[in-house]
Amino acid sequence: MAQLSRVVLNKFDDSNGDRRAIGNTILRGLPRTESARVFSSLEFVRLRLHQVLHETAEVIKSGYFLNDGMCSVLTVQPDGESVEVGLIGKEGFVGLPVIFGFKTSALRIITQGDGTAYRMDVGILQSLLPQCPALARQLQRYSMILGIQSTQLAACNRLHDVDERLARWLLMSHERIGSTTLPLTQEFLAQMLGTRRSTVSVAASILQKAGMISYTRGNVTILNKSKLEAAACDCYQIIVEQKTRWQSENP
Amino acid sequence: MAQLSRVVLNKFDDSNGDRRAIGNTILRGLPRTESARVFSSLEFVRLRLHQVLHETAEVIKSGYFLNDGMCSVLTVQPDGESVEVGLIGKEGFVGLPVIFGFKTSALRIITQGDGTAYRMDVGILQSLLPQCPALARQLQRYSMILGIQSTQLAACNRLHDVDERLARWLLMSHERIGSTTLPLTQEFLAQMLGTRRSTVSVAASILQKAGMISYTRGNVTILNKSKLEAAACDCYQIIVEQKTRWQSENP
DNA sequence: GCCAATATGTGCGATAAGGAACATACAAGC
DNA sequence: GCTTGTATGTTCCTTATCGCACATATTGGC
Repeated sequence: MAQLSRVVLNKFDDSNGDRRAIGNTILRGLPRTESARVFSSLEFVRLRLHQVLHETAEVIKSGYFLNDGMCSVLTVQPDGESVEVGLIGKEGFVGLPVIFGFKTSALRIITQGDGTAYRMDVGILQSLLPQCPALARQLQRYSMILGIQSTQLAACNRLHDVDERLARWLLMSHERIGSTTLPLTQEFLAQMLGTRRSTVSVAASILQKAGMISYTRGNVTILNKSKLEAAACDCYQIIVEQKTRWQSENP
Repeated sequence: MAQLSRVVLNKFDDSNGDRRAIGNTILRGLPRTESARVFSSLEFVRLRLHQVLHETAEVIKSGYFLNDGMCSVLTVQPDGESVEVGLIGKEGFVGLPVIFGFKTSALRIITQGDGTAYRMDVGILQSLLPQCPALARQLQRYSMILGIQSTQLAACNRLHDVDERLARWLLMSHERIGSTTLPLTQEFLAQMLGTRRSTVSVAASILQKAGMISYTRGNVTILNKSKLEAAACDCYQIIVEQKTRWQSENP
């Protein structure tokens, strides 16, 4: 661990004091009084596509401040069926239960595409939080924002048709990945949307024939974003607006 | 407010030191060092059926520690459609966004049946929290537990049939209300389950013909709880288990 | 080039639920 | 009693999705 810390220190405390490498919003917002202490406990890691960061009912070993790329938050049923209930990007943190003293994850957190993150050991995080009120505060606030997002997704998953939800999902994903090409199989999308693969195929065909996307083996490309936005349910816009509204409600 | 506080003081600090009147789990769990300070800022209130405690996008004026009775947490869509994403009983608190410095509620909180609660002004709550770490901690932990519950309900609302969800809903409601007779119209249940009234009617008929419940004008009575449990989806059991599991994960 | 594994397109019958309409039943007020 | 409003039961048609099957297309390894 001492070795890791030294590597990290080199990364952050280089002669230029350059911190542009840090993409995570929470880390970037830390006051100087806390940042040194926090950064020295972070480890830079690369994330691969579909890596499981936390698994349902398993003990959480590390928290992740995402730099780029994104993760999906999934509820997994006993029969293996799953539904996505949240998206975490560079504005967020993976490992929220730990902040409140819980040890296990109730949800599965899985990476979408490659990315990078700063990882922190749970023990260190817990010892750090009492000394870093700004960090604690930001993480707590993010927890609430993610909770709100999940309730909106819950309503969407209940009330809207698959093709609308698919369009919304692609847009939300695009927004965080940056790229217009997304590495996605239909089987995978079915798990996100809580539906069957064949249903995804039908929905994707609709969007494809309308010229909004193209679908090749394992890759979706967004061809016409504005048409896709028109095809998505209002939830996409609502979630975007909620995000900004809540972040502005800063005491 | 001084008047209110005095009333409350009479209620709590009577000659016997009797606190059996307090049903709320969070309040009951407070250490002596905090309880006096907290209790002097509380106001005992009676809640009526279908009272809206917090409304979507509106400023939160008061928090509520529920004593008995229960509340539903609803996501409301622009078109007025709604879905229940959480249940709050005497183990909980209404007004969680305030804990994290947010001013408005993203969700609608509505009472189910009559009940009682201890109400606290938001300004007082916010000034109290820094001085009452145990209270703050409990509220934060409850926020996470409610978030987990909402993700489970999200999955349930997506994956399971209406009659299963109706059975689950009745059981969860029964568990918190205590009574086997629940004051519910089908129109209301439709809003909870995110479906149509006629669909609720059909689902209720199924449960009725199976002898699990009886339905009269605005009142459901649970006749056979174990049969109803068999008819409900696993989510009922999962949510019950999660509740105990998470509460036991206390550092 | 060939083969196996995987991803996607498509079709079809079954079913849950939507959406609307109407009849009935009950409660409250006059 | 009557009337009005509201709650519920029920029917019928439509539609989205399920659940399954199978054909086709693409990729990677040999």
